Amino acid sequence: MSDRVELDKVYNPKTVEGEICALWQQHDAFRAAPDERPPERRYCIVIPPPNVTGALHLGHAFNNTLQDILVRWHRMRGFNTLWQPGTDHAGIATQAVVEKRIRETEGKTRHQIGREELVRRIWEWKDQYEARILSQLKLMGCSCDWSRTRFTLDEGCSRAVQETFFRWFKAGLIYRGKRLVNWDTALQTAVADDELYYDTIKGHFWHIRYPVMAANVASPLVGGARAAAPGTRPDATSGAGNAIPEEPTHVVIATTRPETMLGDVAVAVHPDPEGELSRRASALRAELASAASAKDRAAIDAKLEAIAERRTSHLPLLIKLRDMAAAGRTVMLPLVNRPIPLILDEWADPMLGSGCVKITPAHDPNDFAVGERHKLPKINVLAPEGTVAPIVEPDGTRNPNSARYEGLPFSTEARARVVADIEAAGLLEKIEDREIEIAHSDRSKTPIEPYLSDQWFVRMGDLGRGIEGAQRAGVPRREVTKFTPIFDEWERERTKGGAERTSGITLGDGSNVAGLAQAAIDAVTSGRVKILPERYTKSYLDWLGEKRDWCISRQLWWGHRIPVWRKRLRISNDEDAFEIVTHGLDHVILGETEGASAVVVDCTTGQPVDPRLRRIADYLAADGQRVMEIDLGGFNSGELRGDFEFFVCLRDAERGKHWYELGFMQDPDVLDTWFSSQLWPFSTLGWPDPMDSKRRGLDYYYPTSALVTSREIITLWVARMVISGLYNLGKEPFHHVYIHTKILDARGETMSKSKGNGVDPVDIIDVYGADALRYTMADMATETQDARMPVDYLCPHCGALTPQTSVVPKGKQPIDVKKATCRACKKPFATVWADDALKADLGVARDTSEKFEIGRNFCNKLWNAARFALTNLAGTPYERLDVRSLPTEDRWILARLSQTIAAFQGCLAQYRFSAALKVARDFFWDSLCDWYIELTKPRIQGSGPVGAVSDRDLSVARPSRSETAPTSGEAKQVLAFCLDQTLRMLHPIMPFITERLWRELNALVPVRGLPGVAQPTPSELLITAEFPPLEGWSKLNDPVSLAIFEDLQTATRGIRDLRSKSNVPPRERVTVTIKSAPERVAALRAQAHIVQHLAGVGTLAIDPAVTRPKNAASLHVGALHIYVHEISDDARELQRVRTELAETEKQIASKRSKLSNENFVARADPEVVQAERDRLAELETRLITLRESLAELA
RNA sequence: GGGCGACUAGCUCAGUUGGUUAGAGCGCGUGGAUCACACCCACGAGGUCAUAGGUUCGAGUCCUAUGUCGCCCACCA
Repeated sequence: MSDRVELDKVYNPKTVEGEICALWQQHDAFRAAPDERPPERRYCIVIPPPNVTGALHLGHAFNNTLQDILVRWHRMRGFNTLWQPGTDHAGIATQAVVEKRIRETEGKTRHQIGREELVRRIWEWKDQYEARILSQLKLMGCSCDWSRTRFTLDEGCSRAVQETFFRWFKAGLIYRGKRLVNWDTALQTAVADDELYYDTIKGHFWHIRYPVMAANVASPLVGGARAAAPGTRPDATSGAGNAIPEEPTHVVIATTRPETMLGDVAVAVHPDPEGELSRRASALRAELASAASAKDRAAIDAKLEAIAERRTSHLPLLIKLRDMAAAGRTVMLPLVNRPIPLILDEWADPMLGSGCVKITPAHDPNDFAVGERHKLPKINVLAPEGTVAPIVEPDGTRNPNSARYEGLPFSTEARARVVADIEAAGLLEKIEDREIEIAHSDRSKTPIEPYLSDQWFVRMGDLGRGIEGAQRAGVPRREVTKFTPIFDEWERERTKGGAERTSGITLGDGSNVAGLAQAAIDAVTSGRVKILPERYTKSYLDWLGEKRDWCISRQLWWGHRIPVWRKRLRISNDEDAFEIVTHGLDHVILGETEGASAVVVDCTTGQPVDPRLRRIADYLAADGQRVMEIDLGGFNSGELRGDFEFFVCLRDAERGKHWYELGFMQDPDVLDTWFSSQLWPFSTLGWPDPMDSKRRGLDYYYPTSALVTSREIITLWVARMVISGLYNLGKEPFHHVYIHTKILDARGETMSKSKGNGVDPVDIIDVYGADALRYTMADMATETQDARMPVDYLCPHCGALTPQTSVVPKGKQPIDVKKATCRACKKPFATVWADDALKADLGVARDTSEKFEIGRNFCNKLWNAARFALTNLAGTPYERLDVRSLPTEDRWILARLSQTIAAFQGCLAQYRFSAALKVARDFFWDSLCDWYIELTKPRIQGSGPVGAVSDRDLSVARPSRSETAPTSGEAKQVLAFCLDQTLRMLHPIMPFITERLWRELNALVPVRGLPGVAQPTPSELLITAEFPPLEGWSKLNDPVSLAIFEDLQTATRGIRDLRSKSNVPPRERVTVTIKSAPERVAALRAQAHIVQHLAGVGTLAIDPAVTRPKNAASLHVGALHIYVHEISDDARELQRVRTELAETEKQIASKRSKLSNENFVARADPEVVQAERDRLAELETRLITLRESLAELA
């Protein structure tokens, strides 16, 4: 490297960033490998893997800047530091993006393209965007160990997924169940909840009469347990003896979706309507008593009145119906003529509608739950294409009456015909108008239908307790029953009785816990995982507390295929058929690994058969190969017959082909994206492969140190990582979860690509530089406040800015803005979201924001301060110096430095990035540049101490050289040290510029430090240099110098203020007299040359007792009274003094009254009281001076 | 419907157990081409801390209510 200092006048990030990037690469500076450092000296962060859906925006830039700050900081502090990078395959989102593109460009659906081809295309997309994302991260300076880059769908992650699925399957934590999915009838696919939007449309509430059947007619639909689920038994005493109305001929139900009645299987009534009303009333009265606002009271009163009204209008009938339901009575479902039972269930709300509710398990999540509780069949009436399906009654026969509806579009024509037929039958009681929120598919813009389908679930609740467990945890029934497992019966069998009984699950460390959710709850409540800011623990715990089972199957093609193979087999009394089953399976060769687990389901009941059948044995055959068979236990063909479905889960999906040969088909679905993301903290470290784990240091880096993410995925991702980490490895995956704020656009909306308000960080880097980007990001990282980021388009034609808000329309539905018009030159331009053709045609406007000027300006300031230092630091000596005898300004800046570093690290340790940055900025810009460098320029630039050459007219004697001897060498040594430490401190935030300047500093002043006080070890690269230590610099702390310097600053500012107000030309020297408290006079006099130099003072007198000079401008700041001679006139001053006198008297009065308040003196902290007294004394001194001035002037 | 957060200078935001005269950056005003930096320097003006009550010797800070905005979760026969 050259030893001459050649730095541009303005910092140019473009040249520096590329050069520094190459340098880090060349030194392999981001590489992490296990070594002998103990656990407390290791630091690991796994990146929240960005979706390969598209390029990164500023939200990602924010998230990753914060991580890199932590990573670089710890690396410099001597931690063995790993930042693990990678990307996420983001199942639904990515497939949707690619599908959409194919639809737009080729007009084809995925079904036309085919599974294999679609997946191939998505891999292409992934390759393209993964490359883009990684390059964006690198341009930002993220110091990830790129050699470890992973992808959630790569081979290692797939192994981790299979292993986890297998373990959970084997432990009974994964089951198959029915669930209502959001069905997009246009695209014929299930869509996720977050792909829905709601539209309010005008609809109707149809009240329909279902005829009551005679008492001797039973419904064929009634299942085993007539009397319903626990807790819903009718209260025998309630309502008895009341005047009961005559038995009704009809039950009235109300619905917004009359076409679903084709699938009704029951009508529910509350098991204790009177009790329920009473309970609600007393709850309301309690609320009323516990003091609410007038508005609330009115609302509660209204509710109470409604209940009272309901008691007379509906209650008698509901009680009657309750009794009829208890007696097993039946109603006739019109149109299809299906006798359906009246049942008792708390889902029926006596306050709503008629108080009775129709139950359609196949078309409503709540009804589904009711159906589960009462063992009702589910009659599907919806065909995948959105028409009425052929209706099959539970006994397997086609319903003869439904033919006239079959094939009709479900919610339009079928509805119309149902309503017309009901009306024709005279069963339509009334129609009400009603506004209804209807879910629409974001992708096809058509209304979605709930559609019953088979799904895989992970059991989150306490094992063997299921729904009841959740209820005991305080969650109301109607909130937890959405995903009722169909295997519940089997589960109860399995956990019933004696030695077979299992309780809870076993985690990776061998400990036992009630269930998966409970394990994750314990990790946080015990403090092993800390969520910061702490308030987010609430949403984490609340969500886990519900212990809702996790639906993990997705009807997609892009993702991890579910590692389950299935086959339907019929077993009859025929010995041969039975033999086929055993034979086929007996001869499956599994190879060396043990690794299959199976569930066998009885197709008629939908329930798994006796757990004995589930046992699988494998043994070594004579030829040494491992062979597996299903142990048929004590069964014989007489016991086992009918249709059965075998589900075999394989640990190693490669083995699937053996099962395929036996006619087993792999489940077509893929796993929820979060199933692979949840394994990220250890799958990236090599789990479950032992060799890979060793190579990547699983034992060394796991558990990781911190997770940095934003709040919307606390439940989806964070909680599940804790669960799988604990289950698979027995340790929580991280110690800290830092939840940062969000970057919003100028309107306060979340940035997202789909909204069109996202900003590519590379655009910002192009214009302002990566360090400027990072600086601004860190500056915005406050604890609670989401930060607004006004974004402008930079016109490619004229360079003017057009605010994004003027272009991107506000609305619920996302709109991609691909082109816009420049405000200034009126020419159109393309945005980053435009396609290539449009971009080429119109020119692309970059996104920018003036916010980043803050960062750019800081970079430039740092660059120039360093440039000044470097041009003057050649030949800086490295000699022993005694800090205590350095000039005040040197002692002051060193004290400030040590203060700053401690505060900076204190803030970072608490993830207070913005606060840390402010501390560093204030030190560098205010203390170091504006004061220290300005002050020491004469010393540094070789003209000797202040006052030695140029200040011929100073009347104050310079301090004696024996005391301070402010030599040039000392100043240079101090400046070199401060610059060195500042660069180290700022490096985590702005790595490129600091690394570049560090190289210059190294070349010019290879040895820096304060011998005997602070001696940093030399390093070629700043990225691996030692961070300024927290401890060991106590010698630099110097409260006395800090206090003296503060006085000097106050005096300097005061004089500048007075000069400015009186329009004194900058170069003109003024004569100043300062009155100060006697005990401070000596110290001030000794440093008077500083004030003289910085405030342009010729003669400076400092005295405890001075009289007001003629025509002086005066100012009282703190305990100082400053007079600048001959720059004002006495008349003007008189006016000013009078004003100030009045103000001072007011303040004194206020202080006196406070101090004469006995309560204050007695109760406030003594220090606070003393501070008030000091302040009063100061004011009183000021008052005396002011009065003297007044006397002199008057 | 439940939960969480925000409301402080024209704008974007700090303000850590309640305690001097509430801060910063940008913007604004005045002055400055001085040999590190005009992406700069010096100085200044700007605030009834959303509103109303309360607790306290003392409230931007704690409590209650109201309003506005945002986020998360649930739900709407």
